[in-house]
Amino acid sequence: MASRYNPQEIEGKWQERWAADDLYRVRDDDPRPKYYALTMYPYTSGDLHIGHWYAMAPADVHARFMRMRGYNVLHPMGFDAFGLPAENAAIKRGIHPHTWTMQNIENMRRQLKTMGPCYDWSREVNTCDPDYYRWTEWFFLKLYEAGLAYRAKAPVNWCSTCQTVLANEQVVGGLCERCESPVVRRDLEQWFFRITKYADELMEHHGLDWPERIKTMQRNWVGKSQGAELSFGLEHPDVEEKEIRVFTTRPDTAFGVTFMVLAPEHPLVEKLTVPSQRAEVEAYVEQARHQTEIERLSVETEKTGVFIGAHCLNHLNGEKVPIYIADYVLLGYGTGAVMGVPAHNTRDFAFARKYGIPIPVVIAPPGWSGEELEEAWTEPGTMVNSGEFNGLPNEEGKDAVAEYASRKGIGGKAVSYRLRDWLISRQRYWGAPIPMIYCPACGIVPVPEKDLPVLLPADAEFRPTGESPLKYHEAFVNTTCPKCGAPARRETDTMDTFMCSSWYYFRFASPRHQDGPWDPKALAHWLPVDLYTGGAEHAVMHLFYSRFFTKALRDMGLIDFGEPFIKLFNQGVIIAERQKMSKSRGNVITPDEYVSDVGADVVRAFLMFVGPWDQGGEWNDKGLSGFSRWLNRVWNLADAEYREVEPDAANTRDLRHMTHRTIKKATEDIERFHFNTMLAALMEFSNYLGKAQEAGRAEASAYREAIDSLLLLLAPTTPHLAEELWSRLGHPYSVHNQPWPQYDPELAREEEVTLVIQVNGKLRDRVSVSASIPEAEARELALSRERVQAHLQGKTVAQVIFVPGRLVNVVAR
RNA sequence: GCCGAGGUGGCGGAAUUGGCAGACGCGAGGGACUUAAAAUCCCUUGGACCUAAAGUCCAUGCGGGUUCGAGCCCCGCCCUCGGCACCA
Repeated sequence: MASRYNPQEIEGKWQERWAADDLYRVRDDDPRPKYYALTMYPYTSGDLHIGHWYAMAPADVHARFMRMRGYNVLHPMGFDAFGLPAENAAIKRGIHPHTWTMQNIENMRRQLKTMGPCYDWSREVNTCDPDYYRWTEWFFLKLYEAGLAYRAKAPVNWCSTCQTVLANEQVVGGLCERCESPVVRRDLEQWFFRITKYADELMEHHGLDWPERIKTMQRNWVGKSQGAELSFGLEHPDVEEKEIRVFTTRPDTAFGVTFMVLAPEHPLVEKLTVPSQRAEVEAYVEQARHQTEIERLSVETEKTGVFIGAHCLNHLNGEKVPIYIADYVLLGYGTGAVMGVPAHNTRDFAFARKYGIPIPVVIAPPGWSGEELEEAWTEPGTMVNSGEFNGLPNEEGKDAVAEYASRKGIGGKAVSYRLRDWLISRQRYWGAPIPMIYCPACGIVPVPEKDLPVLLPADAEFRPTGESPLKYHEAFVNTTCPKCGAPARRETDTMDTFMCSSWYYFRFASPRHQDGPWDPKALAHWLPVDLYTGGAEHAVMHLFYSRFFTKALRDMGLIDFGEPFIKLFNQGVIIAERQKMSKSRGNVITPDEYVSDVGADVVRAFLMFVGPWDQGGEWNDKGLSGFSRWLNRVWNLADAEYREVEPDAANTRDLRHMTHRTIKKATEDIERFHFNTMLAALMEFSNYLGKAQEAGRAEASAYREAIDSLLLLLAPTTPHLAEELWSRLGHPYSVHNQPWPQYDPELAREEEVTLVIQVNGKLRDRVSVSASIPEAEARELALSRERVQAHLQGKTVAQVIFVPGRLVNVVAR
């Protein structure tokens, strides 16, 4: 052998050459059809880990494949740079979030480059760059102008010891992760985006090539339910409100309401609670403030509640209904009030039993004769004890009662959504400032566009026990009202980082554009994204927000499309120590060591081989050596001299068949992101080539065709190895500018197949036949086989099933 | 708890979507080469019965069902992973 495969030697060399030649620079005016292949950009956590490579390497392979197929592929990369961990690092280690973030970007960019990706680095974006977040702020103003931003009270996790707002992640078992004191819910005025306005449209995915499971999750996230809103009367002289409104999917059961439940945080609770119940109610409210929503909604835990001593009126039957509070009712969902129908709802049944509330039947089960129920009846039945609706099938009753309520002015048909508006306020420093000013005279005043960006002050102090550092920064907070010029205060909350990631894919079209978030020409050229790949964990957050954002921009006339991502593919999760890899879980494994050990190409190929890309898997470096061995064999194969030894047509044809069959398989697999089986096919091919090379029975031209094809098929997966061998074979630079090989269907076709012969569904024999064997012939062949005959002893053939090119099943009794 | 996905040899996985279960790779065992090791190459490798060959039976988380035929479809369980609105 003339040389050895040495990844350390060739990988750096080619990376430098590609960079020097701008091989992956993408131009807007390129005449080839455009293809925007986007991979979710990473959060700047500090280290790129194997999970990132699992997301990015196969995506890079697909992008390279599309390049070879003749597309002008935009495959950009950037950094999601704002967020909580930077601020935590600042508090913990006294390093400024900006410094921390920029160091991390430096490191991660270096790590990304070792992967050998085809990113166009000239388009890199960074969301904490003022050139970027100035437009994040601008979009806030646009959403505000469009009436999609509003302020409302919303609860936050509050640690009274640290005097700070905690993220859900920072609350561990109801305690602050830092000081372990109990966390309470506290209401703050915060900014929301009216995502619910788009609820119906967000449930639809017309024209999108998305995985069914993600579409399902998004639809369930919106959680649209049809039903009715009903009003229950309040007659309390000191209380302004005259009704409690509830949403129900079961208006047909409204005559069976025997209690009303309010969320503990419901504003009416304070007003309605009678003195004798006050102590108990307050204790319960306090307790509920310490629970998470998941705890409150769990069906496992027993439902508890407290009677507040007040009643409301069921207008349908004129009965007085006691009012309770219970933690399973959430203020943010529906109207924050729920009617209790114990006879026909499992949860209400248990609640009524516990508190001795009557359980009148209003939907009679078939054959019911007036006895008490042992459990809630939630199936269809006939309406009883329901006034004029008696005798009606309950399914019809749903509409009938709703229409009746509408006529009487006590409700009507209604639709409810599980989806809540998007809360974007964060009481933190490291985020894009919300560009709003509070003026004592003019109220809420947006920062004029010409004054953007509202810059984060560099000299903020990160007090370990403070609120948002911006709140204490006098120079930041104090400003003048843009309207009246009087002294005013700035908003000190910053934006949710999902706001930054809702538009970064627009920015990649023209990342250095100064006069707007994008250059309209570039945007029109590149958007929408043709292929978006990333983790399925983003199904209902980032992907959902981005769709909302795009639709909102469309309605403002800023863009002319309503969906950002045409095709979506979600890779699975790489598991380490039984969990998703992430810095906060402390189980990250970085690729650096592996890269310096066995080379990036080996790691890329190995990650693609661990299983179907959408399934993820457990990280285990055991199999890496197999890929070093394989790539070494490929190296030797391409490097070896081929000597013909009495070549003949049959062997030549066989070799060409293998070549074209492999091209076909690899092409189909890579199109479907079935990288693992593509690599299995390439391994089989190279194993075959090893034998063919040794035998020398095929013509040299066929062998050369095979080796060239192998390198071209490998080019996306192992870009450095393919480039090196391509050049060693004397081909022109670069392999990455070559067209993807085409297969000849005639050569790829299988001529012979193994016909499986079964008796009563059990395999009894197999025989090699022409792939196009006709049914009569296959049937005759099967019945004539000795092994088949042996199993037919004493039986008569009832039926013979023939699957063309596959099997014959003899059914005998 | 709710929503979504998954469970196949010692391990990762394959199976053209109802038609040969275990491709390909790892690991393991045996052998060749070598003074030896590494590297490389060759053979074997789901289980049981059988001296072997041949063959038969069992086997895709568990229990049922549909079908000529089920890893794949249906019903009921169990377990694992992701998300659940302030990690991103």
